[in-house]
Amino acid sequence: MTVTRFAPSPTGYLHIGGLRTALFSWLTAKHNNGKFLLRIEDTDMARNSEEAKDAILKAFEWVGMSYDGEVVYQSKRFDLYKKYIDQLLEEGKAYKCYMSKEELDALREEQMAKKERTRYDGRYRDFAGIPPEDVEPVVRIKAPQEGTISFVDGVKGEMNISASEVDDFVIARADGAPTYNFVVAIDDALMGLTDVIRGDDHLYNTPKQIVVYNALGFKIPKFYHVAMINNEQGKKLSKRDGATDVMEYKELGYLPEALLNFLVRLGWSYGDQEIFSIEEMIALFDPENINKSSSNYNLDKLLWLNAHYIKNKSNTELTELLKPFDVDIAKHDKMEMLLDATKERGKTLVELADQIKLILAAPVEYDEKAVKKAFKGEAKEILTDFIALLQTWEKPLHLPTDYHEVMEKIVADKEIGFGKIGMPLRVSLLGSMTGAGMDEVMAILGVDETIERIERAVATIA
RNA sequence: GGCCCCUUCGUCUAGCGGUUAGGAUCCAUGGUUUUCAUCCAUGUUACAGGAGUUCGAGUCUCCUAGGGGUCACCA
Repeated sequence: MTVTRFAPSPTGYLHIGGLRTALFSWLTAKHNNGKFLLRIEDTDMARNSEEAKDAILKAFEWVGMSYDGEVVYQSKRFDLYKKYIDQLLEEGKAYKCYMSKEELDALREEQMAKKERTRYDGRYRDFAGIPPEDVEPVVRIKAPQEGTISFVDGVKGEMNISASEVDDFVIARADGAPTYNFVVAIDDALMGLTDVIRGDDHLYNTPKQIVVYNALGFKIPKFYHVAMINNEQGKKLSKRDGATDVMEYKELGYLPEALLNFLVRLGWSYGDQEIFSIEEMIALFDPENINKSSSNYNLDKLLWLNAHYIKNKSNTELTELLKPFDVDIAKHDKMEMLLDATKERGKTLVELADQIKLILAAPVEYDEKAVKKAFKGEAKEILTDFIALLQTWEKPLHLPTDYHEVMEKIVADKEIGFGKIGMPLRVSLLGSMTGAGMDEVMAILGVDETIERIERAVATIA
C-alpha cells in the first residue's frame, strides 16, 4: 500500500510551497488508495511553537486535505530514537565523538582556508584511547568512506553521491537529543512510508538518511524531490511578493479549490488541462510526472482560477462563503438575484463582497470621475423623468425584465441612447461607473428604494 | 569555493528524433452588453548560447553562460 507523509517543523505558518508538496503527497496517497500521514518534526525544542503547529493543522483543515491516523510528534518518540542510538553504538555502527565545539570550529576554519569542503574528519571513528573528561560526547554514525551512495529519485532521476560528500554526521547531540536526519529516516521507515515527496532542499539529506536506513536494515522508500516555487521574477519567494502564508489566501478571498488547482499546475501537468477538480487531481496525478525545474508564482493565473471557481459556486454556497467578508445575505429575499448579478464580477470573495455592498447600501458619496461623466447635460432632466415614469408605471415591477421595459420606454420617448439614461442611473444607484446590470439592481432594490436613490442623486446635481 | 540540480512565449506548461513548436494566463483588437464584468473570436510573443552525433535535434552528448539547492550538536 502506498504511504506518503507531510512532515513540517512547527516553526511558523504553513508556506504556500509547503502546501504544494503536501498536496503532491496527499494526491499520491489518494490516487493509490493509500495513506497520507502527518508528522510534526519538533526535535528542536528551542524553536518549536504550539501556535505554529496549530496554524499548520488549521491550514490543512481549510484546504480540505485530511490525514490518516493520528499526528505523529517526534518529541514524543525520544525513547524510541534512544533505543536505536544505543543499538548502533553497540553494533559499532556509530561511535562517540569527544571533539569539542572549539575543535570543530577550528577544523572548519582550516578547511575553509584551504577551500575544501567542510566535513568532520573522523578522528574518533576508531578511537580506543581514554576520552577527555570535560567533553560531553555526541554520537556520530559511520558513513561509508569510499564509493558512492546511489538512489533513483522519482523527479531528478538517478542520483550518485560520492561518499566523500557524506561525513560521519551527528545522530545524537551532546545532551542526548537525536538529530533530524536520524529521526526522519527512522520515522519514515517505522511509519511505513513507501514514497517520500519533499522539497528540493532535502536532496542532500537523502544520502545521509540512506546511511541510517542501511545501518538499521530498513527498507529505503522512493524519493521525489520537488523543485522550489519562486516569485514572478524567479527569485526566492518572500513576503514582499504577496501572500506566502496559506491562511492569508483565505483572508484575501480565495477559494481553497482555486488555490489547490493553482498549486497542482506548478510543476505538474496533464496535457493541456488547466481546470482540475479535487477528484480529477486524485484520478490523474502521478508523481513521476513532476517537473524537474522550478516554477514561478503567478498571481494572474491564481486570480483567473479563483474567478472561475466563484462563478461555478452555487448561490447557497456563496452566501456562506461571504459571511466572513461582512456580507450576510442568507435571509435576503433577493439573495439569488443579488448573486446572479454579481458573481461574475469578482475575482475574489473580497471583490464579490464589495460588489454586493454597493447594492445593499445606498451610496454615501458619488465617484468623482463618474459624476463628471454622468451627471451633466440633460442627465438631471432624464433622471427626473425616469422617476416620474416609475411612479406612474402601471405594470408590475418585480423582475429585471420589468425594469428593462421602463428603460426602453424612456429611451423611446426621449429618443436617446441607452447610455444617456444608463450612466446617470448607475451613478445614482451605486455611486460608481461600474458594477452589476441596472435592470438587476433595480429589481433587487425595489421601486421605492430605486426612486429614493435617484432623488437623492438628482438633488446633488447643480 | 566543492558537490548536485535546472534552463520552451512575460508567467504556468505540452512536446518524449521528423510538429506551420500546441494550450492556458497576461496583453492588444474585434463582437455581444445601457456601463463594467462575463462570454466568443482574432492577434503579438518562446526552444539561453556554442560545438558535436544524425539524412534530420526543443528532444541525444559535451562545453559555456545564467539561475537554484546544499555543505550544523536547524529542520
